[in-house]
Amino acid sequence: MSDPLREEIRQKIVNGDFHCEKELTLSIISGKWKVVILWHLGVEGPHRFSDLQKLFPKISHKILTQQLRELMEDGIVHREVYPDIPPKVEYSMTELGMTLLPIVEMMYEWGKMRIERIRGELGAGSEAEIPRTTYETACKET
Amino acid sequence: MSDPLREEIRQKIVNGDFHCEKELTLSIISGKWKVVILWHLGVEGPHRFSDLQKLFPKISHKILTQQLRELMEDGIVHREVYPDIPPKVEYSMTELGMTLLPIVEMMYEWGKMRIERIRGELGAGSEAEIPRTTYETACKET
DNA sequence: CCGTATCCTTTAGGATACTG
DNA sequence: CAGTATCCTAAAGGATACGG
Repeated sequence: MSDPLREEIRQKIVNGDFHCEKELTLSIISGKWKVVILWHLGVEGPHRFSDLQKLFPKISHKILTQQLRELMEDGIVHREVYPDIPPKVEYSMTELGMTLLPIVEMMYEWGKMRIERIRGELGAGSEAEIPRTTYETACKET
Repeated sequence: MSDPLREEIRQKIVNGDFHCEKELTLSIISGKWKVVILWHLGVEGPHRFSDLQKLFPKISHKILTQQLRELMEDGIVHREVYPDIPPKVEYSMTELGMTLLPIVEMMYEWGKMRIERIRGELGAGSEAEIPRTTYETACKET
């Protein structure tokens, strides 16, 4: 059971010596794929394990399982197993998880604004056309 | 010049193949001390290097410098050098940095709510008194 | 007082192969 | 289809010492 960061913060909380609550939030959403997983589960609804794999072609099997398990331990994501053959497992946001969604969405809005500004500066003189795609259609995370 | 994560994302942006803007935001604020630094600079105003050191007794000299430099590279923090003897350097939020503050504050509010709930559950049966302190007075980050 | 350079430790992330 | 176990790589975080 790794992820000592999350464990350290959990200890601080039970000991009552934790005063900096932002770190708790950060410890839950940091992880290379977590915010992106949360976005898909929160905005689009439940996903099967294999659906998530298709969304993130470059994530390894093990890492996806791991990030999901950590989100479950933090009470953010729910795992539902259906007694099917072949197996079917669905992941969804918990109520607590949904309370986190506004933060994820603000992060998206901020990032979008920032990228537009950066691209604006880059193309300022040359007026070079920078290929754009919309998030909704293109977000097969590289 | 380390921090390959930030570098990788910067490359994606200039190449136009970056569709998942949340990751940009995350790449800027992830770093063990960054949100906490941003909170202090944003809410309390400019701080000298040594002030920040006092706020975080457990951060090493080098790491503080490093996190500040990365925040500067991302345009979030401004560094002002005064020609004093001994040297005086002050760090403050840029305008862009201030646009990030609402996210930091939401992270704080969410973390606070979550900790209260966790503590409520812990003390539910025994009604044990868990020592509490207010953030404002106690945030000498361990 | 502030910053850099060097070296070291831990941990997050990933490739691959195997199981129900 | 979904998950575990083993092993490996890279990168973030840190201790320490030195320099302006």
